[in-house]
Amino acid sequence: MVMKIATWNVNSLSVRLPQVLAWLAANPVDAIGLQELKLTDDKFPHDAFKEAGYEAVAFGQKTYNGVAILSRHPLADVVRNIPAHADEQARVIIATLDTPTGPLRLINGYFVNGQEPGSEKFAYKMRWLQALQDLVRAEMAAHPRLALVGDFNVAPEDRDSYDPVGLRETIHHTTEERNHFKALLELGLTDTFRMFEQPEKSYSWWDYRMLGFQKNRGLRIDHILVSEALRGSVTACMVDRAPRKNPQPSDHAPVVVTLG
DNA sequence: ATGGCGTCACCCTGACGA
Repeated sequence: MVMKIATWNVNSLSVRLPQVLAWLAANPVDAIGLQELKLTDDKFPHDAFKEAGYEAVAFGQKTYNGVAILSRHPLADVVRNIPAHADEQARVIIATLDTPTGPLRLINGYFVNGQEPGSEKFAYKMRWLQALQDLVRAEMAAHPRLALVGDFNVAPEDRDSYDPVGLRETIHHTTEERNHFKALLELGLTDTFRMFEQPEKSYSWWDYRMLGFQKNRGLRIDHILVSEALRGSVTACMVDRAPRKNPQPSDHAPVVVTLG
């Protein structure tokens, strides 16, 4: 049984809802993690997604952040944010998908941006990443079939950046951020995108400014990681650049993993 | 060094993103 799981930072669900619905209609997935909803839960469009065949759990807030999981399979055991890490910002939602091949634990995160190394926001990013790592470790112990998806706001390697030299040790590129990404891999997670040969200069985000997308000046910061128990069934992972070409696009493109 | 683009909130300029 083939399953697909996706992640997409939509940069305002209110603005992007028509594009999300159109993309789901053209690209049916079993589940998708959305980030940067920028709306409160009372405004979450449950009905529109239900009509499209998706049950949803959302964790939003006004103006900033906000995450949701949409699924064609029943959702259970929902966790919002990192329980051990008090946070005003809605950045994590976790649920178990009851799939025909068994339960699948899905962690969807909108990782902290961090602004600039040395800033207070960067320090918050480091604390948040450590807390997330601890949470993922515990979740993996309880749920062998687990996927961690989202906007990680980390370009793990030089090849994940359009200008690794010019941007060395700047935000998304610092050794500290990359070490946190590696620590997630060391928990037993695999970056599914790198399981396969990919086009050169594959990115998932492009700046709105300076014709970033047209010039393919981007970063690969949206990721899908899976546990050992799922790794063997992964048959593909790709970035779908098509929605980035839409009028009024999100600055991020969806990433999709296929489990055979 | 800054702004460049887009979104949101609130009152039109500023915060924030990446």
